[in-house]
Amino acid sequence: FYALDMFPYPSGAGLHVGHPEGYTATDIVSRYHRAKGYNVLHPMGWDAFGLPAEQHAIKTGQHPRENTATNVANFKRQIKELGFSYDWTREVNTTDPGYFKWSQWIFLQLYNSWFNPETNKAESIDTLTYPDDLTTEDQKREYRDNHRLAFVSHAPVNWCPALGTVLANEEVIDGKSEWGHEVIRKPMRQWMLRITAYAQRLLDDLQLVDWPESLKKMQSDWIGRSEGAEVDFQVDGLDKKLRVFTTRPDTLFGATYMVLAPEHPLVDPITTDEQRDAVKAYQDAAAKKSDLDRTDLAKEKTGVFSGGHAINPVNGAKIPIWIADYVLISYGTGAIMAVPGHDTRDLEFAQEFDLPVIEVVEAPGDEENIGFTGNGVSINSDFLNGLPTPEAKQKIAAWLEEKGLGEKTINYKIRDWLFSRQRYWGEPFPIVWKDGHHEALPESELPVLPPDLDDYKPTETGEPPLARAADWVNRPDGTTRETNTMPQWAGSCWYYLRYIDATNDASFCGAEAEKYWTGQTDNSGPDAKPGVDLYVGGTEHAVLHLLYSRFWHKFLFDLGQVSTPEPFHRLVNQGLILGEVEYTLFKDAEGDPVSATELKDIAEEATETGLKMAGIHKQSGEKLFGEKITEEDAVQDGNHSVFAQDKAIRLDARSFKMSKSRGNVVNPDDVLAQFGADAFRLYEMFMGPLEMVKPWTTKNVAGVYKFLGKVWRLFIDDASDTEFEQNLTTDAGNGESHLAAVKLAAGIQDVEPTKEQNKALHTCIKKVTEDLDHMRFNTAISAMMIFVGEAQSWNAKPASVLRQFLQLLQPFAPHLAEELAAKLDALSGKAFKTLTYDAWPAVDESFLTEDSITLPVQINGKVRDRIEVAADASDEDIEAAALASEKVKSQIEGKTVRKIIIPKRRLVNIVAN
RNA sequence: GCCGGUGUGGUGAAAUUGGCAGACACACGGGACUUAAAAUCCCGCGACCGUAAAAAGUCAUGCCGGUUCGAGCCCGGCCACCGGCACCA
Repeated sequence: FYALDMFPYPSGAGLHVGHPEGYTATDIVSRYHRAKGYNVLHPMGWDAFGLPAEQHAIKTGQHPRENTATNVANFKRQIKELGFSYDWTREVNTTDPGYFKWSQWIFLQLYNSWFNPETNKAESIDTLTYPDDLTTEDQKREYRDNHRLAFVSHAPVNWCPALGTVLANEEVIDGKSEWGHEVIRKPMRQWMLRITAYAQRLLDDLQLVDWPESLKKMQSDWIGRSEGAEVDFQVDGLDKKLRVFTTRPDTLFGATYMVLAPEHPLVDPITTDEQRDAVKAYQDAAAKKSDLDRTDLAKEKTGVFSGGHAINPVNGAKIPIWIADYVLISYGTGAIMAVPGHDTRDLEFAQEFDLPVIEVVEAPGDEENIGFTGNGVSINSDFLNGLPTPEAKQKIAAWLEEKGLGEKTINYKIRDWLFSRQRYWGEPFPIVWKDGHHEALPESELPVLPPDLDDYKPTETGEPPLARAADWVNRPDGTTRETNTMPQWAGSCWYYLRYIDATNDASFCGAEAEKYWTGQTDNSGPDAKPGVDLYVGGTEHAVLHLLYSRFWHKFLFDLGQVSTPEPFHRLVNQGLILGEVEYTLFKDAEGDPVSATELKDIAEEATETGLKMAGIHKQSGEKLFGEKITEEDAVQDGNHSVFAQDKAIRLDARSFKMSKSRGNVVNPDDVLAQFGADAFRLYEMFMGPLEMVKPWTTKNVAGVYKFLGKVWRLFIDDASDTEFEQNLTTDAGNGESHLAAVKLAAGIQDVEPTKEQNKALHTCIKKVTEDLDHMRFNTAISAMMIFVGEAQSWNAKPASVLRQFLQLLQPFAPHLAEELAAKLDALSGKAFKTLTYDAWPAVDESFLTEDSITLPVQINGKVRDRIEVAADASDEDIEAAALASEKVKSQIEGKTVRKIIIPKRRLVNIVAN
């Protein structure tokens, strides 16, 4: 059983409370599976290349390796303190040469492969066949280089001047970098990975995995498959064809103009002399716009007429060709046929520039035809008239193909992956340049180590920092090294495979080990699945790491290097932990706190009375006068009792994402110091379902801490406990030996459990086991709380029952559970057997059956009474018992009983009127 | 704008297949123990109505409607919040 966590970037700030949430979940699942007899792979490592370490290096001049090592040590300390059962012999660090040697090796495989569309698989570049008209070696080389899965591109890329590096599309958010710096488009020589070749497989294979639907959706949206047709329009007066992509070929009769992206190669030839200056100016302006500007101006359509015209192939109509930046060069063919009648953007543009609009689809119902973009029936479209949209699409596509005017095509939004960065702290490429051509270094030269530098700053020219190391760049054989480095994702793309065989220096991951842990083998457990069995992490990687990893994995699968098509079988997203709930105290204009009822009145009258207010009342939408207060203040404000008891104020109790600027970050070290690791683990699991977003409440940590105290007192003799605490206070350093002196409670004996005791235990075993199978940790904990509450009242406590309970507790609170188990075993005179490798208790259903059961009796769906019947009572017996109830009798008096329903003997419902 | 998720007491939340709404906790109130406090243990705790106290009753899972003997859960229509995508033709 392979239980995997998303490995952290070891930042200088240390662990935040979000990290241990997922880690605790996988640790519990790992411990549970060990107890069930599985061999469990549960590793941890460090995604340690990255920008913060590099910026620290720029500031201090210290090598990023040093700062990274410090941060890793701190993370490791914090993680170890939490008692996670990681196999540290498999620890990986993406910045170790022994690790990134294999990142570079995988890159070499990509470089030396191409994607064969016939087989739909990656193959060695040696199997590539060349078109007959390529005769010279140079031509063949160019053809070959253009087919590699790792290739060089000169296309415009996302350049971030502030960071001094380029970024992948997935890393640009709203036209800005993750850190909020502006990103502009700029043509540069870059390494790309051909992820687009895998678009369809990445989409299809989402069916193979057990992932949250929302996350699959995000990936499929990102891949962005759309079916449509490409259509050729003849350019009027020129021997050129203008090819467009459309998902609505059925609206071809409604195309009243065309639009080219400003970067489109046909812009120049079709522009007339009168329009040339205007077009040139528009192109220049568009080139200067950053992506942010382009999205900011999304509401206002801009464009310029080229002067040229095209011929609509279906009706010979001469339509004008415009240039506008709402058409993107990077999607489809970089040109569109505009159908303003049935496309929102085209309509806006047509209205802005007074272009004709034709209706060609009849909208269903009483909807307006113009502006209707859904499926309807074709009109004003000659041979398509009367056809519903899907059929019209089929017919026009067949017509276009027959006439050689176009064909059905599929387009994807996903772009090739920009894989180079102008940074120091990343894997150097195993590539050298010679006479303007790139060449792969042989495997024997791996790992390629980065040179030491005095200055890690990015250069203004966009040259990577590695270019400063002239000795390193210029090799004795006359070749020069590639000076870009790989992005942080390179290391995280395949780390889960390295854990499997972490110390192998002959292979990135041995085939045997890979099959054992992720493939199906004879000794796979009953619920083993191909790939990592369980992967837990946040949603922030939905389209970055998780897409890149799947791509690399599929590539390695094609090469026969891994045995499964998908890397992660089951994926669970932990929900974000927010900061403590914040309350707002509302005051009136005089500064007096207002009560909830007053609050409502004030909200209603706000505009008329002209009160000065701040904040928004959620329901009324009215503005309110407010100031931030703590929950304690709220409760103490008894006179106005606004906060503790009233709904209205709850609307204004909110929690926010933890952030330094808001000052609501919870440091795990502080929580551990106060409550210990077990309480911390337990709290993170008790706060709610793993997948849900939930606020942190330190008071509730005290709650589970109290529960652990109850468990302790259940086992431990009072007098020795008091002594233990006193000794700890006066002589804390000897905790271990004081602990050894603590005695078990006298009530704990090697005796046979009573029926009630067995029932309590097995109810708990059943609930905890079922909940763990479904990762419902919060309710498993409440089941254990119920057991402990009951066990507290027992005079004689059977050691066997308590030991089984400890086995249930162990995955959640291993420190306490193991300590108490050791004491129990000593009582029984047995050698201590660690809970970690002891068997999970089995449920004995016979203890759960009852002699009699209590059923609620409803009259017309409302519970009126409860009856007790024998466990094996028939429906007739139950019915009779229900009708015999005094309360039932008085309720149905004067009414006719229409029907009595006894579903699965869980309740009785009497229908009477 | 489109897509997804969520909405239940003062708070975090339970309710596993349509079958007793609020498990388990936090907070709060009361009590026991204590010189006192902390800790611990016990009791109460959705709202309304009612009562000396109870009992009984009514309402209640964002809002409006539907299906059903029965709806937090299913269906239709809305609202709010959170997240994702967003000129992708």
